Amino acid sequence: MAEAFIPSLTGPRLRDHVAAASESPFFSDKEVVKDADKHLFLALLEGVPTGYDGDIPKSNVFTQRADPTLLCELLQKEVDAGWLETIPLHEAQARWGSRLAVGMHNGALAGFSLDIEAAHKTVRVRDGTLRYLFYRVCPFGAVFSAHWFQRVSAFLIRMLHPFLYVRHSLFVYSDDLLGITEQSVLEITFALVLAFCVCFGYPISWKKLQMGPRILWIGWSFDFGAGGVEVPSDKTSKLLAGLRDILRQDRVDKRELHRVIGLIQWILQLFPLLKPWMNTLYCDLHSPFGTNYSMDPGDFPSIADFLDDTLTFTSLISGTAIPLGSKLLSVRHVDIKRKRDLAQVPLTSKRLWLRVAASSRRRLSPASKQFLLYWKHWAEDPPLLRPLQIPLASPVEAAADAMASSNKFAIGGYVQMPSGNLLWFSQSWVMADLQFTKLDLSDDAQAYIASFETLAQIALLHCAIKSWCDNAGAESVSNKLYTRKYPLCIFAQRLALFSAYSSMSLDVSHIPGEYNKDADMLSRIEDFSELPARFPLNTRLVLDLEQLWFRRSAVSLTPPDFPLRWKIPVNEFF
DNA sequence: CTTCGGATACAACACTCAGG
DNA sequence: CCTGAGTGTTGTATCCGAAG
Repeated sequence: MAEAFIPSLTGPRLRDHVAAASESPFFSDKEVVKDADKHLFLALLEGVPTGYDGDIPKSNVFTQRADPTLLCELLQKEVDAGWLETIPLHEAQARWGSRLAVGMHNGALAGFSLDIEAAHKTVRVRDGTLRYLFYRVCPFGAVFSAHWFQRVSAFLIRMLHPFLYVRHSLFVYSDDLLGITEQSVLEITFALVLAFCVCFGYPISWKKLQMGPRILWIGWSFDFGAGGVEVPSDKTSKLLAGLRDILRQDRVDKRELHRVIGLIQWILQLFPLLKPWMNTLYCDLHSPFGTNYSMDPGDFPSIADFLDDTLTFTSLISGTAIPLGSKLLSVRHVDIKRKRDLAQVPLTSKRLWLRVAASSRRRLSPASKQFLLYWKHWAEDPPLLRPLQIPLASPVEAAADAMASSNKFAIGGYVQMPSGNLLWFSQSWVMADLQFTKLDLSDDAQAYIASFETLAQIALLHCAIKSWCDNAGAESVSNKLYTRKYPLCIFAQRLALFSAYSSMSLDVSHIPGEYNKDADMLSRIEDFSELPARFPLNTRLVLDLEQLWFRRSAVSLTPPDFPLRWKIPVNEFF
């Protein structure tokens, strides 16, 4: 049957059948599904084994793949014989233009999605294999349930691919199926999928069907028309509500803060480069603010009885207002880390003061507040579309470096495009120029050299935007941006923000000194007349510190004195 | 330094219980 | 009587802090 779905295979057979004007049916009774997972249907008919006795048969899906080394060898043979050649995509596009089939699609894309009703429970469990549970079907949660349902949906996908034949993509997450096709064949494709599901007895949750350019799938809003994915509005408003609660007062409930952090963490899956911003929130979450409580010195020796090993008050002490569940931080300015530290507290006849951490309330730092305020703006703005296209590694050659001495710092670097275009920058400032950031830095520039290197990378992105926009590299850089070291974390945040909004990322790697010579030279040079010919003055990008910092796109007016009737919008936070 | 546990968020669904 | 909130199960992700 699966074979019969593939027009290329059945084509000749069907033609012969028609030509012979045969009276016998085209499909014979013996024609069954030919699929790698040959145990699947037998297991489904009998009831699936749960795996408690290691009795789950292999699906054979992953074992029949071609040997990758052999494949490479075969390919190499063809290349060596001159039958094949490797051409970069941009070169191929230049050579063949619109006749190139790779990466082309003719019309707008759209998607469809369906949901399988009580998905796991569609799989029957073999009798007698469950000793303690008496489910007759796979319940949600059991490991084998997920296994069997994945296997069933994988079968569906495998069968649908040859069946649909016309260009499409299919994705399945648990029981949610997502398909993408060109808009012109959307309805017919979806209808075929639904018919197929009915034939194979996949119960469909009819009320949850979706079709069109926008699909809500596994918590994200996909827009295939625009080629992007965004956070759905219900999550945005949920975030907004949470933020309003938190930003209303100085002190916030730990649970509430944690909830918002979790939600932001979820959203950040789309913008992983913004993750460095989370550090101040986590700092606040884990630093409970202390309150001082006084205590009669006579009660102090028995205080250990009221505490558990984590120094949390488990019972109320009469004569004090220490709330249950709060944690002891210090007594008489002696830090208490464990119970035996209590012996270090000097005993006098005076009333003593205990610093106690409120267990459930937190104070938001100014940095956290600013970050949350940013999210408020983010949630109020129209949703930010994240491109679905796989980022291309670009052949851009770029390097940046920084220099610092006494109260001066400088950055330099260049971006060399594949087209040969070159942009470079070389700019120096003094520490006082950074005053607008309100970072409260000392005048010793050398102390912040790592920060200036990050600034140089920001400039690099700025440079690249000026000349050419593209996605580059992986998200690996996001991990390197995790730092709590001040003020490096602030610079890293700036870089992250820049990167997230431009959909452009740097695969930052440390370049050995000799390759970095140019960048190093550009960061140190003072007299531009000594520049090598490689860096002509007319390709220099003049940078403005505030513009770099605030990610402001420089708006230029032509003619320069043109009277604007409105103010150029400026994001006051970032 | 690594591993684990305990938190949060999200995905799914069914059940219980309180309140209008 | 219906609705919404909360509970439980699995998986993914994140973080911190404790233990080895």
